[in-house]
Formats: sequence, C-alpha cells, structure tokens
Amino acid sequence: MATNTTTVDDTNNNKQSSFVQGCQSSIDGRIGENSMTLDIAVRMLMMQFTEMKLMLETFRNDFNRKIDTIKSELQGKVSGLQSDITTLKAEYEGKFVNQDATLGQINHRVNHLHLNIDALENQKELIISGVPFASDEDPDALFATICRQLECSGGEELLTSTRRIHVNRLKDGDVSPLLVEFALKTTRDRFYSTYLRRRDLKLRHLGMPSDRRVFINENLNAGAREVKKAALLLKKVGKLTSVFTKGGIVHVKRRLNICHGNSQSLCARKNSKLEEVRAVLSSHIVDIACFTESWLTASRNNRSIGVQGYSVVRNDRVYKRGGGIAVYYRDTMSCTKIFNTELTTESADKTECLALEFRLNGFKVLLLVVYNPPDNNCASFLEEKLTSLTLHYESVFLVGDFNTDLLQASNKRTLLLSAFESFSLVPYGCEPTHYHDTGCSQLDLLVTNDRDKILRFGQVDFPGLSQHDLIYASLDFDATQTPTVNNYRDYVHFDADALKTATISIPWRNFYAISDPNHSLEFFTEQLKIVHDTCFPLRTSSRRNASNRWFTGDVQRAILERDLAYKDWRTAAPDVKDLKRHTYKTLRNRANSVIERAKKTFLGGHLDANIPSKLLWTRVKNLGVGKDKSSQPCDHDPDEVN
DNA sequence: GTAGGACCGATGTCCACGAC
DNA sequence: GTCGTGGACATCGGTCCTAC
Repeated sequence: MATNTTTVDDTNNNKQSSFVQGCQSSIDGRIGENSMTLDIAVRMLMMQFTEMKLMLETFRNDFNRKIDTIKSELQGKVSGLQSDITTLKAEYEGKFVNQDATLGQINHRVNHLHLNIDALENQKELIISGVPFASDEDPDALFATICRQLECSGGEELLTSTRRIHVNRLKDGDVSPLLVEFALKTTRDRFYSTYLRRRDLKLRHLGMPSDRRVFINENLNAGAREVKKAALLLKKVGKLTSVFTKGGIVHVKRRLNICHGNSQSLCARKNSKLEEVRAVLSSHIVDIACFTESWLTASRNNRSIGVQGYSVVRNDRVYKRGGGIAVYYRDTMSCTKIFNTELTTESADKTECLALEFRLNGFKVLLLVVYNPPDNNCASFLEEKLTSLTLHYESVFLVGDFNTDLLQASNKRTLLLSAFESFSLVPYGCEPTHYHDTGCSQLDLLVTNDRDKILRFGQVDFPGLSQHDLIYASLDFDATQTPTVNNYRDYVHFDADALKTATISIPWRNFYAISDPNHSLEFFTEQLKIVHDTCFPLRTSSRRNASNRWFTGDVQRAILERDLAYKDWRTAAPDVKDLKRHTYKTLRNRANSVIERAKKTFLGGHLDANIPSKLLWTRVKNLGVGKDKSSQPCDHDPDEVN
C-alpha cells in the first residue's frame, strides 16, 4: 500500500541516488565532450565520493544530535511526570486517609445512634432467665410470685405483659428466657434495682424443687448482646473482674496491672529495645510499667521515649552513666510525683527512688519505684523514706531492683527484710528474677503492706529487655478506662466564605435596636456562639495507635526464635547449658541485626527525599524529632486574650 | 571476670555554599 | 556549570564504665 510517509533512510537514499546520477551524467558528458582520459575521470569520481562521505558524516552527526536532544527532552518530561505522580500519590494518600477517618467517624456515630434507638426500645423490658418452661405455666403469675419474693409492690401495677421469648419449640423443662414488659421505665428501674440489691432469687422461691439461681437482666439489643458475650469470655479468662449492664449499655471492670523490669538502658540498640517495650505495652494490658536502670539522660526528651496511650515520669541519673528510673502509666490515670531522689555527685551510688501517688477507686495509693545500685545497702534509706511517706497511705507498693538476693542468706538481705517487716511490708514471689551464665538471683521485688489487693503475681522472661525477668501483678483496683476521645475545633481548615456569610446574616438591626446594654451583650454573644458552632463545629477524634511498620514478620520471627532460645537456655541441663547459651546469643545477635535492617529499610522509604516536603516533615515529627509543641510555654496573658 | 552499652576519636561521605 | 571548601553526619573500632 502506498503511503506518504518518508523515513530518514528513504530521504538519505533519494539524496544519494540523485547525487550519484548527477555525477555519472557529468562524467559521461565530459568524456563525451572533451575526450578526457580515464585517469582524470576516476580522480574526479574520488573527489565526488569524498565530498559525499563528508556530507554523510555531517548528516549523521546532525541526526545523532537531534536524537540526543529528543532523548534528553523525553527524559526530562518522564522525570517531571514521575515527580508529578509521586506528589499526586502523596497528596491523595493523605486525602484518602482523611476521608477514611471521616467515614469511620460517621459510621461510628450512625452505629451509636442505632444502638441508642435500640436501647430506647428495650428500656422498659427485662429478661428473666433460668426458669424452666412448663406447658401449663402462667407467666404473669410467675412474675407476680417473683415480685412478692423481692418484696416489690404488686406486679399487676408494674407490667403490661410477661411472655416466653421462644415459645414455639419449647417442651417442659426447657430453660428459656421470659420477657417482661413494664408500663413505665421508672417502674422497671425500681424493680431491677430491688433485684440487684438482693441477687438471691432461686427457683425454690418460685415453688420449684431446686436451688438454682434465677437471673434478671436488661433486654439488650443485638450489638450489646455481642459485647456482653465477648466481655463474659474475657471475664472467664481473668482479664475482667466484672461485667454488668446499665441502661442497655455493657459496663466492665478490670484489674489494675503493674509490672517492673530492669531495662539496662531503655534506648539501647538505637531504640530497638524501646520499640520492643512499646510493642509489649500495646499488645498487653499494662496500666503501670516501671523500669529501673533506664540509663536515660537529659538529651532524651519525653516525646522520644513516649509510648502511645501512656504518660511517663522519670528520674534520670545525672552524675554519671547508668541507673535511673522511668515509669509509664496510662494517661487516663491520675498520678502525682511525691518524691524523687536527687541524683547528684553527693548522692553517687546511693539508692534511687521515685515515689508516685495514684488515685485508684477513690483511694490514694503510694507506689515507690526503687533502684538500688550494687554494693549498696538500701535498708536504712527505705526505713527513712517509708517513715515519712507511708503515714498518708493505706496501700503502699514498692517495686524495683533492690540488688539484694533474697534467695541467698546475707547481712544485706536480713537488713532489707527487717526494714520491710517494720512497715508490715511483705515481698512477693520466691523465684529468681535475674539469670546470668553462672547462676541466678532474686533481685527484682514487689513488696506491699496490702496483700489482699494482690490478686495475681507472676514473672516472665523478656530477653529483649535484659536478663532480668519482668515481674507483674494484678491489683484489686478498678482500672477500667473510657476510650480516649479528643474534641476539637478545626480553626485551620474552614470555609471563609461561609464564615463571612454567617457573620453578615446576623440580624444586626435587632442588635442596634436593643436599648439595654446587658441584653445587647447577651444577644451579641449568643449570635457569635451560633456562628462559631456553625463554622467551627466540634469534631471528635479517637486516638489511634501508630502502627510500627518496621516491626515486620521477619522481626517478629527473629524475636520469637530469640525468646525461645532464651527459655531453652534457662531450663537447660548443666551439661548443655553452655551450648544453649551460645545458641541464644547467636539468635539474639541475629534478631538485633534483623531489627536494624528492617528499621533501615522502613525509614529509607518512609523518609524518602522524593516525597513532598510537607509529608516528609510530618513523618519526621511523628518520629518524635523536634520540639514538643505541648511543652512550649504560652507567653500570652489569658486576661489579655479575653 | 564478663557482658553489654556508652563514649570518643579517626575517617569517610554528603551536601550546601561561594568563587570563578 | 564546575570546582574547592567547610560543616554536618554516619560509621567503625577501641576504650571506658556499669552491673552483676
């Protein structure tokens, strides 16, 4: 098929053929006209070819130059496009995250409203469980009997109906719940609170030959039922102390969990140790985590050692390296620092102590975190401090590394136990807490004067932290926490036009028409409040845990292998102890290098120089680098602002 | 005495900046 | 645009220090 397309080669060939044809005709003409010799003709031809060669080379160079120019232009355009794509990707990544968050909030509100509506529908009902079905039963009479047993006013006044929920498939003896519908919510509440006060309703009270209990509960909606079911499972495994419902909402109570570990430098291995601590705190229910030998210095601010959801209070050693105490506690808890040892050159190598007051269930509880350096006797220090501090507290707890082996008789041990005894303090546990290649010792202690409050005590190895075991205890204090919700108004992203329109829409004519200045002020503030609420609505943000994206599967596997090897070493028979220790150390070093590599890989991508600078700096700030905004003092006088 | 971690100095690399 | 310079920073190896 004929085409109009002319390629570079075609053009080249055409030029060459016309040029050769021209030369040929010229030579033929000259031979014919002037009878020139063959020699001259050949020489002329050579000259013509040389010229042609030069022209071809020039042409080739031009051609290559053009190709290079086009190539570099294309490369520039491709780089520009790549950069645009990266920017767009980063921009939309942020937008999608925002949209997801907004959508999540809306879903949450819708679900919440849905549950509230359900709860409203059920608020006049109660469920009676544990009563066997009888084909000839009269549910209303049954309820009247229950009312009499609970010494409530006549059932007839209270309810509108009583019925079995699953009546169709029931046969005699089946235990099926009864649904009681009351006329008024207040009457239901009165009946229910009477039941809760007694809680001793049995089948025998209803004229049945059994001592099995009869339970009365609120009629929950499907969502609340699921929540209650899950909560009861947690109660069964000991993670919750009680589960109850009030107004259709499931409430739970949980014990307070506290732990202590000797960290031997909390930020060692370029913060990898701290990351392991963070991972443990986020995956376990720990309310107060105490660490001795934190080795922290003033160069580390609280933000760089922070853990999501926790506040930290610390007592760094300043006169030399080592030592130090750091306590992480849930930021929903109320904590006051009562005392801390001044770690100066004068107090070098003396006992370090941090005393904190927690308000738990209305009680003031004293927690003393102690680090006693080796070769120091802390008994006299503790006696002095406990004398001045314990008077104001009913419950006192001491945790820490006392560097006094309770498993080995010594003068130091006798003095320490004597000091404890004089304050009715009892140390918990009898297992070694520190393992080394030549043996083990019980150095880390939990001591209290309120034994009844300790529901559970134990210890667990934590090779990622140190060769000290982590000791922990569940205390009989309610540590139930409400989810942290932050309310805020967005004064940065707002619709300026809407603000202008809303301000203009204020009926200023009415304002000027008011003669009383007090009424004018009231009108003015009221209108401003409306504009404020409309243009800067109150938003809610739930805090989310920042995911630790370098904590990959490989890292977790390496840590798991290390931990298993550590357990192996600890429980190994004497003849293979050295071998097991060597294996553990190899796996420990491997875990460290895997962590380091994973961090490098993650941070390499996370802080790529090609990402937009705004996103880059946000990520840098999220890593805890830079000034802590919250700690910056406000120079403005509040009166002046008002 | 040993293990583990901090500290310190030497060295190399990268990058911003200015001169040409 | 290229080159030189200086500062900041990372890395490495040795040493010191602390805890046990």
